[in-house]
Amino acid sequence: MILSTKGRYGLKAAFELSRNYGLGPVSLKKISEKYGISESYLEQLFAKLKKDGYIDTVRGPQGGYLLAKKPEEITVGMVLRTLEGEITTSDCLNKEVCSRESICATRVIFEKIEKSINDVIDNITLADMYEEQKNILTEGKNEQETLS
Amino acid sequence: MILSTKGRYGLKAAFELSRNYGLGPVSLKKISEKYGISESYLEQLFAKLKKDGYIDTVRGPQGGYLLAKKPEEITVGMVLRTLEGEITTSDCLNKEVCSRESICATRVIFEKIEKSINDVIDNITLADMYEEQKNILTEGKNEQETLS
DNA sequence: TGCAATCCCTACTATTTCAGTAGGGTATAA
DNA sequence: TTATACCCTACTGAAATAGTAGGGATTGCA
Repeated sequence: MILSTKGRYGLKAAFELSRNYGLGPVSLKKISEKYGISESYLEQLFAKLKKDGYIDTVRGPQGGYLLAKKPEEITVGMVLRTLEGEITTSDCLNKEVCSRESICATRVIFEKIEKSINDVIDNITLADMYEEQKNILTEGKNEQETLS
Repeated sequence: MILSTKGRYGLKAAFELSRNYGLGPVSLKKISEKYGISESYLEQLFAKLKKDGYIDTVRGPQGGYLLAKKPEEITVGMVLRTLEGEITTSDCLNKEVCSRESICATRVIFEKIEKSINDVIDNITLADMYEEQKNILTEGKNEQETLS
């Protein structure tokens, strides 16, 4: 498992906010109930996303969390990096041996893996996710559920 | 860091064996000294690779480990899966909610990430790594080191 | 024949991360 | 003024990580 619940829960929750973009704040309680995620745990994830400027908050009754940017300005990569840290495959085992990096075959592999992940997560925004979800729904005609 | 030392050390060591393919066994001691990896720890990694049929062993003096298959028949993915387990991004949070998988936007993202990683690691063999290393060496003309 | 090199196997351990829980505090709409 | 919501810090059990320790079994070679 290369992603922990931090990234998995966090992305789900961020997507939930993006689906409510422009409609006012969404409370933690709603999101945590909807997905069965611990409220307090999710709170800690949102605190990080707020610190990095991706979400804003409104306190008091009818308050909650909302995106601080447009869904098309927030990538999956931004969310995952905030919550999981930089996506890397390898620190060098040994700095001295690794000064020979130009001939390090394993390093090349690790860089390819990193690049392939980053290519995916940096090129999908929350808005893209929403579009894709709509497409899936349109195609799956006997899927009775509405966007939920 | 999406790979632990298991996969990182193990791939390095497997590559070392592939570089000695056809030249007899290589001892743990040599490999662990060369890369500064704990002998006993590496031993445990090799035990897994042996169990999965990727390497063979020769006991006694001048013994050691050697590839059980041709370098072109062992992919990076085989080695990494043996040592790290299946590369996945997400078990479903909640099986009930996840029965709605067809409209789960985050799931689509996670599948894309998984696929991009697997595309890389399943399409590079140990033989490919060796070829690539030779190319790098040929290009870097003022690189004085030999393949080491 | 014996010894040293080598792999084989199991158990133990310190540290860190994960996935939360607990329990208070502060702002604010109604 | 009160209930609703976010804010913040500290704590915790369980698991994984990255090894260490210490024997045992083979076997090539002198």
